[in-house]
Amino acid sequence: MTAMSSPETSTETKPTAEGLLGALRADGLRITLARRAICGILADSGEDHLSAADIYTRCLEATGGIDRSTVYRTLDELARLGFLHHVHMGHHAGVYHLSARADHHHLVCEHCGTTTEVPLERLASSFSTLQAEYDFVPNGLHFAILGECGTCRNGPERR
Amino acid sequence: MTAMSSPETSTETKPTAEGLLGALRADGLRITLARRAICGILADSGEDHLSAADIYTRCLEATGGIDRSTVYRTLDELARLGFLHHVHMGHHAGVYHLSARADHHHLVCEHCGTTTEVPLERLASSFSTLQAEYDFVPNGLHFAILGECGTCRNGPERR
DNA sequence: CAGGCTTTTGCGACAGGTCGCATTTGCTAC
DNA sequence: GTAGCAAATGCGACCTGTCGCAAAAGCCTG
Repeated sequence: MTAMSSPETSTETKPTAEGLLGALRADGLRITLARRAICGILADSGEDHLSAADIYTRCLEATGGIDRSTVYRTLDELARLGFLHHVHMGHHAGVYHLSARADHHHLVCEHCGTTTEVPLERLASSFSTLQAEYDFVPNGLHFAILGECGTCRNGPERR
Repeated sequence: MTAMSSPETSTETKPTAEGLLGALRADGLRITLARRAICGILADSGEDHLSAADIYTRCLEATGGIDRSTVYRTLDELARLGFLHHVHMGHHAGVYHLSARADHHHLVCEHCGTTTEVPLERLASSFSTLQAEYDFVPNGLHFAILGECGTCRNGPERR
């Protein structure tokens, strides 16, 4: 165990497994095998968008016997602490990524599944409209925007 | 909650069960007990946002023995023909509503679950940005916008 | 109105995700 | 070092949604 060493200053700081674990402990949560494995996987994967199934699979490899619900619960905990974002891509998916890289929306093509990232600022104006007129603060990071990409719209592959 | 938006779109006609069935038949699909029941339920419910489970339950009451997958398949068919929209509200839901009333986005509060409807025009500017800059045409009707409503943000009920 | 072909259905199974509950574990205090 | 308590885990069950497949319908033709 190391001393706390996670400066929240840099926007692109990638948390270490120890940092994540430390945050859990600081929140009064216990450090268990499952949590150790999951934090390690998250820290190693860096900036990938990991599906819960991916994380679960890697946990199994790492520990040999972790339950799906434990994985989900830990991921939830990390999301609650602000380290992860749970994003829903398309009709049925669900992807987690580290908050250090949660600076974008996702555009998902319903035809080909291609995902494009869009900086938050690009949608800021509409979002402030929602806030001003509806007193509603959107959490743009929690959902993907579905639609149709240019390739599918123009190409002969159209359904 | 604020008043609903202007009723300028009320010129939309609400499909009848016969109309829906006719469209199915016109598309080369067969008229079965299940489809008859589902179209009836949809037509009767009018402008409600029905969950697939709701529709399934009513089907059971109406016919006594329809399988879930049949309901989903029929709903899919209707959506493909443009009569229904399948909207994902929040993390796990899935709601269908008639296209005649599909003139709005949904704002869903992640804390209290309240749903607010927003006319399409309100988000048009950001959406045209996406189209212009990313060659991506969003299908705003297929997803809800998650966030936090004013009541939850200000009230003592905050989680 | 019966035959035959094709579409639908129902069933069973699966995938992703959630939840309640009894048991186990981590942590802390002694 | 260990006892005790609360927090996590694993398990089983459930829910929403999807899919393949054999059996059962619907529809068209003669």
